[in-house]
Amino acid sequence: MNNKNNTISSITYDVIKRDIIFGKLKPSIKLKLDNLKNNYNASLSTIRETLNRLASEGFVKAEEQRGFFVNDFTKDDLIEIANIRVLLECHAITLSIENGDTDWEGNLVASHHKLSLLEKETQKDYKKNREEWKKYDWGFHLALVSNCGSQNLLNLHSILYDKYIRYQMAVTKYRGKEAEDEHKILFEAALKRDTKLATETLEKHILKGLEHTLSIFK
Amino acid sequence: MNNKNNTISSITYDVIKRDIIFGKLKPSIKLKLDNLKNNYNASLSTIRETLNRLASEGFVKAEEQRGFFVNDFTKDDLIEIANIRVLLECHAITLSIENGDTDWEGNLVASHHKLSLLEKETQKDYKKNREEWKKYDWGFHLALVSNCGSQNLLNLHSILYDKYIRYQMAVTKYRGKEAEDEHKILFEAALKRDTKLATETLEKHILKGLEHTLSIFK
DNA sequence: ATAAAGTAGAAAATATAATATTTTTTTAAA
DNA sequence: TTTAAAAAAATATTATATTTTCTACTTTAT
Repeated sequence: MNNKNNTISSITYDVIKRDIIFGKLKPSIKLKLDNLKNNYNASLSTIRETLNRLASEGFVKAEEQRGFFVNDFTKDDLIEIANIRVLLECHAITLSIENGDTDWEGNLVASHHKLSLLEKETQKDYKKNREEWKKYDWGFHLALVSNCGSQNLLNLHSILYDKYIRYQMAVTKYRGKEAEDEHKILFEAALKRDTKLATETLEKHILKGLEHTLSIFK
Repeated sequence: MNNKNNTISSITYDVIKRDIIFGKLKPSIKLKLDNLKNNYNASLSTIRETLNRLASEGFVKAEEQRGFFVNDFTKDDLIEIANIRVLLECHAITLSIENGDTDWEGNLVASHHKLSLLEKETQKDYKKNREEWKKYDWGFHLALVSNCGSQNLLNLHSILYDKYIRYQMAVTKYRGKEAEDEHKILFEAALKRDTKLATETLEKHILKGLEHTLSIFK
């Protein structure tokens, strides 16, 4: 998730962020400092540091003198996030394909292979394999954009991906075959350096996922 | 800059961020906790909270167990930032024009008027009026995108604008007439709901500014 | 009787200071 | 140049004070 896990602060950050993304800390709930302090075995200052970071990334909402809350789920927020993800990821994949070298290709092949293997497992028991699936899905999408040459873009993209996926993790049903096919087309388009097909498929992939996830609000 | 200035924490955040943007805290320098504590009259914990926020926005670089540093100036970083700003702001202005109502128009007229008045002053003494100029330039660019309907997009855009402008604030020469003309064309295009002209002008505006700012690296 | 306004006490956030530990950096010696 | 000791600085916690917000209760007015 982050760089290295040397300090208590960075461990706490990783764990709380993960718990928000996977819904262990539910949307809208209040993050009482005293509770977190006990549950995550860190001091008040450390907890506050962590929450401030998460707040500026938009996973947590900080209300001055009222405390911290896990960011709400709202339909509009999800739609906004999906659209920004499309914008950033399509831009990044375009640059990535332009710059693509053999290392990039190799990494892409590997990450798609691992993802497609796991997708078979995931079909069987989504709830159990959600966390693993997210790791490999991210691995693939990161491989796609990793050659874009812009660290700033990669940083933004990674936050938007996590925000998007937090919503998806709240849906109990796996999207399945359809998403797997999109991954395959996307993969092959990127290898063939077909930017147009890649971006079109990627946009479709994200927006289909959005549609699927919108079921939370029905 | 931020919401309200109620807590020491948020005041400290605003002041340190401003000092980074306007170069009072210079690129690459180490932000020693003890110094900051004394210079900004806040406790260690408060300073650390602030720096963690600024680090996750990318104004400060946090190196685990080595401390915090003002983010470097590099040519590549500036180019990346400018390009992401183009991507986000052009997207946002397109949405904004689509949704544009009379309130938006009114606000746009007002902010462009105020900016163009100040631009005359700025010509005379850029160094003196830099801070004011930045305020009104931001006011105008914000007015342009404010109707895009996406809070997530506005949040991202505001950070990218500040990162872009930090570099520009380091250039002693004012870009002048050329930038003013671009503002005027942009303003009129937005009023006429001419999305194509608006986005083209905006892109040109940002990239010309980039070129001007790149002089730092020569 | 009911709704609004006020109030006291509890709970929680904010903020600092003192201090201990660990890591990094600097300085000096081999 | 390497190594060892000392200093500096970051990390982390705890205790504590202050302020603000929240909650439950009481008073007041319609």
